[in-house]
Amino acid sequence: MLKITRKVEYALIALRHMQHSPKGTVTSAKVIAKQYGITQHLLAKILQQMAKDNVVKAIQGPTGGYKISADLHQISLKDFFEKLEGPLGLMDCYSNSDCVQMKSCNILTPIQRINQNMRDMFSNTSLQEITQ
Amino acid sequence: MLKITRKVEYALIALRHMQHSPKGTVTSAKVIAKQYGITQHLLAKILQQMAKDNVVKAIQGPTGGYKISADLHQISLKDFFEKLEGPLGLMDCYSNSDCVQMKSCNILTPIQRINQNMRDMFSNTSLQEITQ
DNA sequence: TTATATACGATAAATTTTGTCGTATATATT
DNA sequence: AATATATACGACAAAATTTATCGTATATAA
Repeated sequence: MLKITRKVEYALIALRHMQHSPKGTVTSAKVIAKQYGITQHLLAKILQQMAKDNVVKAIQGPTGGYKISADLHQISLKDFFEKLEGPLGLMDCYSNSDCVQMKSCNILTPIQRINQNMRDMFSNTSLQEITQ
Repeated sequence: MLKITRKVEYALIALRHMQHSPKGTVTSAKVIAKQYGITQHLLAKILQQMAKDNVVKAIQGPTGGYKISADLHQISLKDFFEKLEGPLGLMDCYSNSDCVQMKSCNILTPIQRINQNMRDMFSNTSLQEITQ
């Protein structure tokens, strides 16, 4: 339980691959997909999302591909996860308050304390620490 | 993302409810389910599982129900989560090594470091801290 | 004996995740 | 200019997981 999704997993794999590629070069989704056994089309979409999020830059056309455009030291794992998958929290009610059991729920407060610990942990870890 | 399941959520709600009930009393699944808007049958199953795990004790028959039988100080959130939902980890490969991408995976080591941090956090939190 | 509780397996519904398809657009190369 | 190869992006389908339901059996207090 408490697993990251493949989407996040693929994103991290791609970033790490690019970070270990010669500086200034560009890597296509196809190359990364093939090397790690990932569906090309799916990986492409994830890279496109990261491009929108300004984590990578996309270069179109043949010889095109992606390269890292952000300083990965400056992006926390928490922010990165949330860009890709939305709010990070043990329960929805941390970010979304439309739970009908909201007022009867007896674990809201204690869970939010643990929640904050978890968020802090991912806030204090940079993307760089994964991809370096 | 990184949410606990409703199963775990219901389990925690039930435990907290029982912990705040008069000492020595027994609470039925029905009462808890009604109070918190949880499906009765589903909650019963979860309580049954906790009974197998020796977290609660079940008393059958009318006037029956459940009561906490373990010392919640002695059970870590990690252990509790794993009893209910299986291995706790950001990626499966922490506990299950049948991933075909195992040898090509480039984020295995860094992820496992973060993973260990997360497991440590839940290991260092007792169930009591949620239910008190 | 009856009513009410747990016990537990099978199965269905709902939701989320993961993967596929098709088409459009950009651009290096020939 | 034509072509090949890359990204862009929405719609859709398949798969997996989570959540809920149903049915029946058993225990036991009243």
